[in-house]
Amino acid sequence: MAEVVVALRAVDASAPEPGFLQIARQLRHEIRSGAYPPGSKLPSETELTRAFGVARMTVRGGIAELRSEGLIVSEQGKGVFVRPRPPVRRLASDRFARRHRDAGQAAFLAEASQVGATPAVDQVQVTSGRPPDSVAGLLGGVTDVVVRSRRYLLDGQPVETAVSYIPKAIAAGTKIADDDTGPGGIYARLEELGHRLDHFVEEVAARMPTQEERFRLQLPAGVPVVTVLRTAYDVHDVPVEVCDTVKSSQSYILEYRVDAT
Amino acid sequence: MAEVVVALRAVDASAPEPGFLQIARQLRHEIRSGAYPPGSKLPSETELTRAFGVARMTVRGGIAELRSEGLIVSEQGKGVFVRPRPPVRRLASDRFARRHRDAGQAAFLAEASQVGATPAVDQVQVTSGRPPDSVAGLLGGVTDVVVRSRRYLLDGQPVETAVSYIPKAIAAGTKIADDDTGPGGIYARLEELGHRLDHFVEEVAARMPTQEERFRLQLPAGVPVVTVLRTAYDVHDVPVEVCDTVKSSQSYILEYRVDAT
DNA sequence: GAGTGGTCTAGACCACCCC
DNA sequence: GGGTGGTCTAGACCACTCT
Repeated sequence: MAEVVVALRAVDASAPEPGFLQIARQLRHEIRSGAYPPGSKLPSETELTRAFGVARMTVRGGIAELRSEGLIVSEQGKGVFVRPRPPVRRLASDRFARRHRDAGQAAFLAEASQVGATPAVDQVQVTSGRPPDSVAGLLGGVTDVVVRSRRYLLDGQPVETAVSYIPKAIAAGTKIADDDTGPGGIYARLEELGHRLDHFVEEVAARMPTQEERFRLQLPAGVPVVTVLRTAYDVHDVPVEVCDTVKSSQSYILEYRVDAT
Repeated sequence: MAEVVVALRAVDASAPEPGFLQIARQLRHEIRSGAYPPGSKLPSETELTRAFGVARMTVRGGIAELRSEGLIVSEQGKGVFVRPRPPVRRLASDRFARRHRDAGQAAFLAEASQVGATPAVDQVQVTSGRPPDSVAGLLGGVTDVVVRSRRYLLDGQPVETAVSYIPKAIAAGTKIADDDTGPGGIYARLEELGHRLDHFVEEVAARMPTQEERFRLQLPAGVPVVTVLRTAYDVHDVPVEVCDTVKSSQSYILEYRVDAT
């Protein structure tokens, strides 16, 4: 492997900008300019300490800054690396089209097969109880629901968690309350039960993950999550399901079509 | 002001969990449980040093952790505060409906007036040149564009930046290339020019902001941005504009309607 | 002036990885 | 074993805010 040689200027202690930010700025610039491409290793803290002429804790301050920006990841015993960009899934606005359900594919599986990745679902939990108030509101005040929780993986990497809430009046005693919902997923079952789907409303937002989400999605520091709260309506405009998903922002671009009329 | 009294356990140096994470976990729990409501002040670093029985730098490690999670904000000379939740704008999926343009309101103004906030636009820059490759691709290979850059504010707080790219063949010599596009904004002008709009495609993603974005949107640490790349198509399916927006994730929930058919 | 957070030092010991 | 990052200490000085 060729050595990466980069000119780093010593920190100017008399400058108004703090030293650790000067360090972050210089390293950020080198990363952006391509001197350190994704996946490559930065100089060790010891080397940076020498190059910048500061104490190790100051170097670590600069590194912490870039880590919180999501630019780099640290690996104990190995080094600090420019964060490689994982493959991105593009969620098309037709991903809930009926033709996918009719083909026996739940939305997640349909998308995965399009990009040639191996999809998987684990941590499936089915319970029943009372939904959060916000969900109950979307369901028109229903407080008795079946709760389906699961995690989605692509090529073994967790990318998304999802919790579905379906009114018990609809789901009780059906495959929706089973661990395996069968081909086409929840939405195919709902249609079989006579709840012909008309449209979905998705509420999209972003935030930093909780500790638990960071663990479940195996997120490095500095990576936000995208949350999508989806409500499914049948042709009578009755909400039949709310699905609360948390996605790694590294793995997703959401695509929507909006009419101009 | 009543004193907030909270029981904090000293750090256990023999535990496998590092001290600064024990500190972060305890404080996070107190914040979540409501002991420290949004806007309230945490104990000073000196007090925390005493309560946890560790050096100040260890306390600061715990505080840095919560700051990177977006839970708290530090203010020099004043203290560390639980981050207050700013008002959220809900962007409805009909925000580009023609009736808003016909009423002489650009999308941003229409939304603001709905929530009773005072909208403003500043940092308007109009230039021309070559768009980024990704934008050129969306515009069908057009490389000669008018570039409109601006920043949106609500009640004086910046919430969003936007850069529009319009093919020069369409925009040159029109009000679209003026600083003030007039009532109804770019889209109203495009329709007057005969480019009747049919639909938009939006690509939504999230990431941590760059330094410059943090400054322009006045974002505290630990707050991601939501990016929306919108392409406007006319009734002949010709792309007539691409708009690249960067929004504070604190300020937005995006709402989309997706058909099930 | 007293109290707050912001920055920085010069060490130390540890856990982990690779040779 | 040698190099890496992870954690921690006990001080120091500074900039800022409030009274």
